[in-house]
Amino acid sequence: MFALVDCNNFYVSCERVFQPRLANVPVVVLSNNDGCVVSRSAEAKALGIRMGVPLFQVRPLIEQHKVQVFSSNYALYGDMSYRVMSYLASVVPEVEIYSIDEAFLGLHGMERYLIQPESFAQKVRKQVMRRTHIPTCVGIAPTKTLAKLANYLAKKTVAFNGVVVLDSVERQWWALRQVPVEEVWGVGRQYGQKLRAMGLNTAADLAGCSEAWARKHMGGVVGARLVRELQGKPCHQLHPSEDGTLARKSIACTRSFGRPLSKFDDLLGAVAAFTSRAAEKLRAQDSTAYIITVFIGQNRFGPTPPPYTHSAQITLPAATNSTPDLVRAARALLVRLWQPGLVYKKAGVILDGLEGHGQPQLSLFEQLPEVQRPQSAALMRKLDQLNSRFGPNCVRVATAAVAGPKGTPAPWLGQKRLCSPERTTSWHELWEIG
DNA sequence: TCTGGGGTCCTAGGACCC
DNA sequence: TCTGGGGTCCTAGGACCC
Repeated sequence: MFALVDCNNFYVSCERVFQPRLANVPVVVLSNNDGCVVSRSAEAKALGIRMGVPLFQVRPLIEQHKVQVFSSNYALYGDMSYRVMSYLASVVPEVEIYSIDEAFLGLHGMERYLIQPESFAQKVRKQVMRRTHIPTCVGIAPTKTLAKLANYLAKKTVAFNGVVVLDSVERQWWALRQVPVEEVWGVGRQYGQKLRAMGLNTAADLAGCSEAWARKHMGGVVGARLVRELQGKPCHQLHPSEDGTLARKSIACTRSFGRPLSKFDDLLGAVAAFTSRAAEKLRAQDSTAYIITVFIGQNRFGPTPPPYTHSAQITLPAATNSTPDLVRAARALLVRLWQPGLVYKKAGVILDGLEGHGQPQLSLFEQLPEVQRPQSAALMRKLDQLNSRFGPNCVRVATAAVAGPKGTPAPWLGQKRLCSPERTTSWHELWEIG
């Protein structure tokens, strides 16, 4: 059995923890650059504000109903997530952190302690609320896909009080009949439309299909597994998260710019800054990478015909996590991509081919000229320590522009006008009482 | 005027090898 | 006219997720 614990409207809930005035009023949190709505309180959903809608499209609605609007505050959300996950890890032996606001708990072998799965789930909800003030819902079922489905029903129907347990075949089929087919985990827009067109309207309709049918119409083994999981036959194992973090297989840093950019040096400033950030994330999970991709993109909503983005990739002679190495490679890629006269709106850096540290590898530095040889690991460790202690970008490579001349913001930096304080991660912004 | 960011897994097709 | 079969690796692209 799996339990899926999902935090309700997580970003909005995080904002509410430190601002009680936000309770029971419509609240939304925006994506980077204050572009789209990515988290909504129940009250905001009731106003018809859709997930992912561009802010400018709902501006009138927001003003009319005095919706409280926040830029995203990832320092706060990341820290609150860590607190929730740490508690969950203390309750069961195995937790898989699935995303910033969701975790699967492995209940295998715990059945003898779980005479009442409902009361176990209610205890978890109550404790998460007491310790973090974050509301959650819990779905319990024999497969991950059914646990997601149970969680969906727990969120949707107030009468269930935040918990749905599907521990019998009868309950599973009852639940499958309640859920529209596009709400099934793994059914997105494309398949949703296709299934509806074929007359399959509920999760139960899909669960009634054969594996062979799913293999043919829903992307091969992915579809076959999906149907099996709906039928209560587990195909997805629990992947327990070691040390309470997620080890990524690729690491990216991509951003839309605050304004369109054309000059090579402006693009380079952005790409170097993104590369530095990606390298920090890489070192934070103690990995190295040997494949780096850079892309730059024009305004995809503008008159430019597709493709809007161009990318280039290189395989490094050896895996590295050194910022100067990676920035040097990124710069070479940008030289290949940048075209004079074009107006760019976005850029990104993606690191692939991640390896854990301690695996044998050749040293890249042996192949570089003497002048380029950094003091490698020790230097990077020091850099990360300084930035952690004195604030992001306190120390950085010279090309990574985070500020323009005379303290103006770097030209690529976007909007973030409505950000709440870093209540839990910055000494300067701690909660003040009295 | 304004339109996010960061991930995963799978498939198909080409190059290449024995 | 005949002109194998199977395996691996790589890349591009699709679909999905939060």
